[in-house]
Amino acid sequence: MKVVEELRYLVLAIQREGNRLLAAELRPLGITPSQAEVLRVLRDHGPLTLNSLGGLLVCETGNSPSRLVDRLVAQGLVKRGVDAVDRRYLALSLTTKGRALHRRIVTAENRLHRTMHDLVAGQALDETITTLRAVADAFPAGAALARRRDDHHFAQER
Amino acid sequence: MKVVEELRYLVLAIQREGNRLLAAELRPLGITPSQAEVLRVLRDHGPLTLNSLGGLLVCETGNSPSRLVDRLVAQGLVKRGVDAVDRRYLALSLTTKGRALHRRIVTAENRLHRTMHDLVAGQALDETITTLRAVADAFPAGAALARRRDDHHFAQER
DNA sequence: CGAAAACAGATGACATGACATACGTGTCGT
DNA sequence: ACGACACGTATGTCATGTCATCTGTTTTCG
Repeated sequence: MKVVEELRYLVLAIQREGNRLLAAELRPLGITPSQAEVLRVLRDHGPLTLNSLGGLLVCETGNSPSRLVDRLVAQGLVKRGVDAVDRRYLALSLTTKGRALHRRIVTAENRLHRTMHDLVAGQALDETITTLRAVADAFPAGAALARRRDDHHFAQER
Repeated sequence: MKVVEELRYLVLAIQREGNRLLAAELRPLGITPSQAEVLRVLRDHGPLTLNSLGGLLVCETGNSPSRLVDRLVAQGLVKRGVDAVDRRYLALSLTTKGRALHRRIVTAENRLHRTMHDLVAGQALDETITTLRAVADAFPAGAALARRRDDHHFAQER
């Protein structure tokens, strides 16, 4: 098997299983991993339009995450305002309930991160990150990640 | 950002974008990346039951890939036979049309692999693979990959 | 001004994935 | 033999993801 092909399948396998683990952690909170990412981004990056939210999400690369946001609004976790000046733009922000849930999300994610930490113990983690960054940075989703990495609020976060 | 958290998002971003690229390569062939994986596995591992097919797939970890196979049968790419002895078991295999399409799939995947190869040029690829294997091997989907890696037919493949 | 173009968001359609449950078939214990 | 159980597969449901297309709003420009 060619090396890059194994890389492709390894990434697929890890993403799939990681998502399953995270989904299990988040299930008691009533949200999915994608929804958790939206709450994360909205908390860290103030009010956002739908497009700029999409530009900061790793999930949902292509389109505007209309329906993803729909469910969060339906659950009362996100407030969907309309820009007064230009009515095309939304102003998305967390509700009080959304901010409260965010704290529980961080706890759930930390449990996953501890598991991952154990699995990569003793591995060349820095080299791995560097390699994956080189690949990811070539794509929009990787650029979204880079934006979040560089951002003041995000860097501040523990 | 914690290192394992960045690892998680990098894996997500690369999986997402890689899948989009592969989907674009496969679109002219009328199949999806998941369907291509089924054809791959069926070609390399003779006739399979639905369960053992599922055990070799990295996509579709949880359940039996009934519906995934359904569409391939509907397209005339896969033959769904029933075991004569125990009628619970399926005997899934490629049709002639399926084998012909497989060759075009390999070509399409190779285009993606060349792109990936360029992106990881100069990176510590071996260490990256080792790290990711350590993570993947802890899960069923990673075990599926290990099974395919060890398998005679798969190892034979160029 | 007023029509065309540009832009943000919403929606329709399709294929996954994941979980739970239902169905059909074979096996086992008594 | 036959009823309970186990097992393989199929199906219902929900939430993504992706692409294409539609709608409403604002800007641009003749």
